[in-house]
Amino acid sequence: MTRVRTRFAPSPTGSLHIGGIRSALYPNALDRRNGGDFILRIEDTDQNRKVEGSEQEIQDVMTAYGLEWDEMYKQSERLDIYKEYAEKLIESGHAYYSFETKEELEEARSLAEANNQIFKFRSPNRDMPLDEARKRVESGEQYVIRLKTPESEELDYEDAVQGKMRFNTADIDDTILLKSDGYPTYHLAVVVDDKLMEITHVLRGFGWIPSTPKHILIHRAFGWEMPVYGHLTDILNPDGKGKLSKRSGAVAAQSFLNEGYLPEAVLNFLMLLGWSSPEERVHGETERELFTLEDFVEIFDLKDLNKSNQIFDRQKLQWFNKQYIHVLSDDALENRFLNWFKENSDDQKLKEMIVEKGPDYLQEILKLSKQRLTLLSDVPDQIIGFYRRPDKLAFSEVKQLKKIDEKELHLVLSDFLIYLEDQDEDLANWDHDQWEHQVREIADAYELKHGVAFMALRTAITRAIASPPLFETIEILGKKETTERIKEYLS
RNA sequence: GGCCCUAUCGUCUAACGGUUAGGACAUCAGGUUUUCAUCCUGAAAAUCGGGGUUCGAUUCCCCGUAGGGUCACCA
Repeated sequence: MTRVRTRFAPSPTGSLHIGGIRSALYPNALDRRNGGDFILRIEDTDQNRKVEGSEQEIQDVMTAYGLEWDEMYKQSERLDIYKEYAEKLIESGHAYYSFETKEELEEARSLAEANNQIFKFRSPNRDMPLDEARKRVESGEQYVIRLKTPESEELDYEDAVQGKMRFNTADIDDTILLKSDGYPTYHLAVVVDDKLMEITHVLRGFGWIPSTPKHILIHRAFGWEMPVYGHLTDILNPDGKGKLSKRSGAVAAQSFLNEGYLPEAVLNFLMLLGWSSPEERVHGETERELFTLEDFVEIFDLKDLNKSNQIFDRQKLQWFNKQYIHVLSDDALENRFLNWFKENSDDQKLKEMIVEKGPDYLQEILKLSKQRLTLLSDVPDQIIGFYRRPDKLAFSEVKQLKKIDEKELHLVLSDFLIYLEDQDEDLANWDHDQWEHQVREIADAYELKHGVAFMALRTAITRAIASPPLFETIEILGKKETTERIKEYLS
């Protein structure tokens, strides 16, 4: 059996789109499942659209998401190859030199449009004797090489995702294979490369379906066997209008990382967009939705891919992220946050304070905050109160305390202070049950609801409406800081 | 407009032609909890429309409709 070889072939025309990660994920999983190879091919045959640094970013982002490749190629370094293969097609009569200018083409196109006709280009040079064409080429005339497309012929193939596909060559131009700048078009380059790189499965975007008949024709012209083609669905904007685009928020694969998403969460979300696990097929059972890349590689199969487009739902993505943050170990969470923070925050002060207080202190706080996190970027807000004393929060701003006489709240605070001052400096003998009991007693003494007493303490100590559990917070803050915070309310 | 593809809760999806059409996210309502969050329980929510085929269509076929893709010397 031939070795499975798949590829991901992005163009370095800007940041890698989040959809690109999904387009890379499927072939990557397919090859890993079958012990094959995954090829990264940079399709940079368009000199005009090339964006500096994009090629590197693609590699960095893929690495960050854990999608690794076995081989890498750049089409711009293979120009001679494409030219050679284009010439072969000239030799064999499957292609021809064509001399019309872009302007002439443009004119013909708009004329056809004006007459409400379909524009399907067949060059007048199509049947020019080869000698004559060669002479013009040698004389330095600008030319392109075009494929001789059959006048009208049914073409079909079995798409690994979409199923049976049928086309008619009458709808297809005489496709340009080699541009006048000597660069190949996508169509030539992709077929030649897939052949030379021995790609067995071509998984690519939905948008390529209409040009697949061209690729069939080119394969046939060379006398080559076709690889398996599978066209992946598109990811749509939340309103279902159009492919996912900037208008619904950042869509660069990198920006999700910057926003504090975990790569494995994004991957998990992405893999389920258009793919469902066979485990789901058991009617009535709770479906599994959490898959690591490794799990996915184990069970991925082309036949489980969906045929209709998906809408990008950030809420579900967030849910995945939350799941993955929750199961991170304390060490892992700390590392993830620190790495994220280093790259994505300019809060110099907090950075310094974190260093000053040391890793153990941070980890204690993170342990308390973990279940309140959705994104890594939620961390600073969660932890800041442990590093810097927040401004006082008025009791009147707290819903539960609004109707309570402030004097009574002060009594609660001062009573609590008495207990607190009884404690050792390091709060080593802290006993939550005991303290909880005491707070309740204080509340009873003033005929307050227990919740009110807790809330008064929370407000004075954390100065936040929502916070981690009170006693754990006090433990981390320490006796001194806690005492001072309470006293600020009593003065 | 030509060509191609698609169509199950708001969203992602499951269902050998026979199920009370299942699950997840989101929503809503309860419960646990010192706040928030977590967690638990429950509710509401779908087969685009019309024709066939069949004893029986979410499922197969046709026609509409809607959505998407594509029609470059861009990929």
